[in-house]
Amino acid sequence: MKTPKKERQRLLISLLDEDPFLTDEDIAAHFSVSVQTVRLDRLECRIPELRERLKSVASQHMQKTVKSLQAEEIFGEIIDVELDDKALSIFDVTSDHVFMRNGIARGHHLFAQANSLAVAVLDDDLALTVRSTLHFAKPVRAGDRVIARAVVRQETLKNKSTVVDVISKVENETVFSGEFLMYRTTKKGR
Amino acid sequence: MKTPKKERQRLLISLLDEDPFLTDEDIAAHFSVSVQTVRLDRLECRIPELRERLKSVASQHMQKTVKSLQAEEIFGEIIDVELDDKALSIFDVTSDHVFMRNGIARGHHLFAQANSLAVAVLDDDLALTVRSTLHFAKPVRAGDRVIARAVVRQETLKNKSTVVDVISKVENETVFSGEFLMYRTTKKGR
DNA sequence: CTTCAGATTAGCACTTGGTCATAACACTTA
DNA sequence: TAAGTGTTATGACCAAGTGCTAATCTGAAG
Repeated sequence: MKTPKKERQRLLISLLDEDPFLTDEDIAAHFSVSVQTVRLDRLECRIPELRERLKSVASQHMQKTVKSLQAEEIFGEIIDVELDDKALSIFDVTSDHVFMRNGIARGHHLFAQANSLAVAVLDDDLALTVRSTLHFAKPVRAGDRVIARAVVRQETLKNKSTVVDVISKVENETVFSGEFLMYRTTKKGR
Repeated sequence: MKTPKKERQRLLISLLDEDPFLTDEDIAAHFSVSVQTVRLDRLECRIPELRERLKSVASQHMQKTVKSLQAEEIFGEIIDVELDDKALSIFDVTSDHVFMRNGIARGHHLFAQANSLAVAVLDDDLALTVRSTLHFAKPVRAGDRVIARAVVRQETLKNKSTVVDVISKVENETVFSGEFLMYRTTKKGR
């Protein structure tokens, strides 16, 4: 008896966690026990067979793929746009967006929300950020809902540039503001 | 004959793309043909059987999971840091980072790389971006390797602020530059 | 109309990676 | 010695296939 049963089952769990692709035969070889023993172990630990394991891993993947296509978690969800005038977006901060050490949201998420919004409000084939100035006024934390408002400055500039001002608030308190100088190809038409 | 063979095979591909969990029997029912016909179609289109499909979906998932844990694709990889002095990071731009419409990288990725680097070079328990000014000098495209250099300005400021300058280049040409005013709690020691 | 090719369907043996039940050991412990 | 736990073996069966051969259907061309 190499490893006692209890220990072996503990190892079994972490083994399959790392590599769910192993057949019972593989596992049996790994622990130098019979295939039947592995089956019994799986039964006790309620670990499903190879195919079922792969099924669940695959379905997780499917769910994740759909989620990342929406990409809301990165940019914030744009909820209202009046082209060349103003726009609004919501971004829910989760633990994925914050520094572990202090629980404060990483700046680039706020920037991403604001910048995406500035691009969206212009809706040009080629709207690019040329220059911008940012103020991170107040730390944002997981659980906060950040509402960003973009306003297009109506002054006409030489060359093809436009300025978009974005202000982001949490519970009506400004946490971030930015001025985005955007380059565009098309004149503002409508 | 409901749908001609060619058409059916086209549909088969997109059907399994949406839902790889269908057995031949399911598919046969969906197209009202025999199971054998489905097998022949799969053979011609080189579509593997259910179990193999799930295997590959699952392994994709595994790869993605590992990848996202590294998170290099978001921040760029920090390759050299001299604390409170300077730091360097590399960020490989892929098709995931660009606008579909024009193939140009979204600004917030460049910002994220620079901002993360500015935080890393200070390595403070609480280093936060307070203010920053950015210049997007030249569009960046998929395939470009962006190298960002952060330099800490050695002037001492009142209160606990420090300025970090970041310049990002692609093939030795500046594509982005930013000035980051960072707030910190600890004095620069050493 | 016949004939012929391509598409479809069917049947059977075999494969993988299992489940389930049942039985036979081995080893310790009361 | 008997009981109990852990391990191994055996055989029947299942799902979802592959591979191969053979039969049938169908539409168009000669």
